[in-house]
Amino acid sequence: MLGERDLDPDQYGTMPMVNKRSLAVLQECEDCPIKHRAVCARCEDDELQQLEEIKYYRKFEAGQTIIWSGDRMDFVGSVVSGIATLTQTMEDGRTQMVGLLLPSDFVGRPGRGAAAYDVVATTDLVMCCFRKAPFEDLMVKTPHIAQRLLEMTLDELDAAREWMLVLGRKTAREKIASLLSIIARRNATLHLSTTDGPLVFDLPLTREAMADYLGLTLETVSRQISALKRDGVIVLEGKRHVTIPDMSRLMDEAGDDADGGVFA
Amino acid sequence: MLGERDLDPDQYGTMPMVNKRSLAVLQECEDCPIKHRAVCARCEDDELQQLEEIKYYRKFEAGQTIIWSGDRMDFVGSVVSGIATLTQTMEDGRTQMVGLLLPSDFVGRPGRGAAAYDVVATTDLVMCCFRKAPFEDLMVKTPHIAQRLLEMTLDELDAAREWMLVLGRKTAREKIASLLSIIARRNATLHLSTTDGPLVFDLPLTREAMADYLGLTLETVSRQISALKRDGVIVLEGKRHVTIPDMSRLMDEAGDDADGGVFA
DNA sequence: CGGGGGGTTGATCTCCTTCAATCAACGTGG
DNA sequence: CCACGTTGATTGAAGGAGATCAACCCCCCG
Repeated sequence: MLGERDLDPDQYGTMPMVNKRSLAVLQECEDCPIKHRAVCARCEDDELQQLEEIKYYRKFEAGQTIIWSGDRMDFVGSVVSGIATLTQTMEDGRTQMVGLLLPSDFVGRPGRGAAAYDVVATTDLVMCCFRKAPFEDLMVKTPHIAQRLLEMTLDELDAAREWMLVLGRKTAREKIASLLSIIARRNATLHLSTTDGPLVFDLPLTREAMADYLGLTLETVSRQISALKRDGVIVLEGKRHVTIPDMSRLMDEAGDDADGGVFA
Repeated sequence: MLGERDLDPDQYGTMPMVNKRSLAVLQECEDCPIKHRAVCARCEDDELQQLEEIKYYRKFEAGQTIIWSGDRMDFVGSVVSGIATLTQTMEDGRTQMVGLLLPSDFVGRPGRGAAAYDVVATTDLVMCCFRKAPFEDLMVKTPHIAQRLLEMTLDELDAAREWMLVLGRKTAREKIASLLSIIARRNATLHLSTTDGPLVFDLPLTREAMADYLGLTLETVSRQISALKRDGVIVLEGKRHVTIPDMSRLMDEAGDDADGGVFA
């Protein structure tokens, strides 16, 4: 699937401080790398303790499907490290990505029995899962969880609407530039770096996944990436390693205001 | 703007039981036509009373902009009757609709100071507004409000993601069919009718608004509507009055499973 | 009567898709 | 160790769906 050797293994989320064999060490919420951003971010110590009781970790390998659309879901959870995609597929095989799940993002919908989308790990991934029924109970009793989840859902809704503009109105070149700038910015926040020097990152998606995200074909994605490279908007080393010499230039190409956030 | 005489005035939401001059009569939550679906749907009597204290009604005329993107928002609220659109605009004027607000839908985002989108009334519209600061206070104290808002936001997120598939992967004909089937279904639920007889409704949007929703030009919208009419998928009387003789046929054209909901 | 908003239809153009060949990197089994 | 298949990616040529530009219609209204 995803050639790991191309990628910085710790680029997309602080790596759990354990090797692959000792998930057990990950049991303590205190040490959790996403504790300040996940659903549990607002919880008090006693609330965290209740969560600890219904939680467990699961690992997935790059390429593995975490959930199939239509499956019964008996858990919800947070991405701890790694990246996953949310996709919808039509009967004839056309697919559209509808979400990109990064560390701290929430998976599953309380109150719904079956999954509405396919969830696929695009890198090796660790999830912190909560059994669904007890989690729902806890949500009623613990406003902090529901509050945080509301906040996160509103953010996702904004992201989805932003994406609707990309899908509906932008050209192929603008779409690619938009995707690159989103990934670049998210990566910058994740690593607490500034956005005015040159940004460097590895693409977490194949050309095909990018196409599914952008409503394009993979050929068009490839062509537009080549074009942006030719025009010096991006620098490519290999297929995945990207340098953005001038972020505001990229934002220009994306058709966004170059002054930073769209929801400024 | 919207020629009112073309439209059944009570089609999009139970009309408040008052004429245009006596909004005052709308003061009681008990009589509210959307009380079972709006943010306040879960509230107990005493909670409703607290809401009553910070609420007020506002009327907007067809075509009027309710909120400009970027404006400070000092209220949130629910659409009581009428229809509004949520749109995003790029610097060069390209616009994309990102939401269609029907009666009981929520407007505004608690926790955010400025509006992220333009909100425009496409028909005459009544909103039940809450002053933002007190509403946010109430949300913390009253889990019932936050719970309901979470539920509604999750639904909107699903709708947005469904729309991403439409925008990213469907053909113009499928897009039109998708829009028609959504409007038809929402109308059916609103009027508690069944979905197996022929469905009849008036389009609440101009061709241009439909184009903005679907990521098309208005010419393409017009052509595809003509095509669906020619092919007998829909029957048109005038420009706005639509009859769907066979809903499953329309669903077929939309590329959706004809067995009803996508999130079945 | 003229004018404007909403809508339809036609002709042309273009951006993206489709189909296809090719390549590089990698893994595998003989 | 090399031939082979596979996967991800690039590039080219041809075609088509939808955009663009433009003319025109209908209806209402001042």
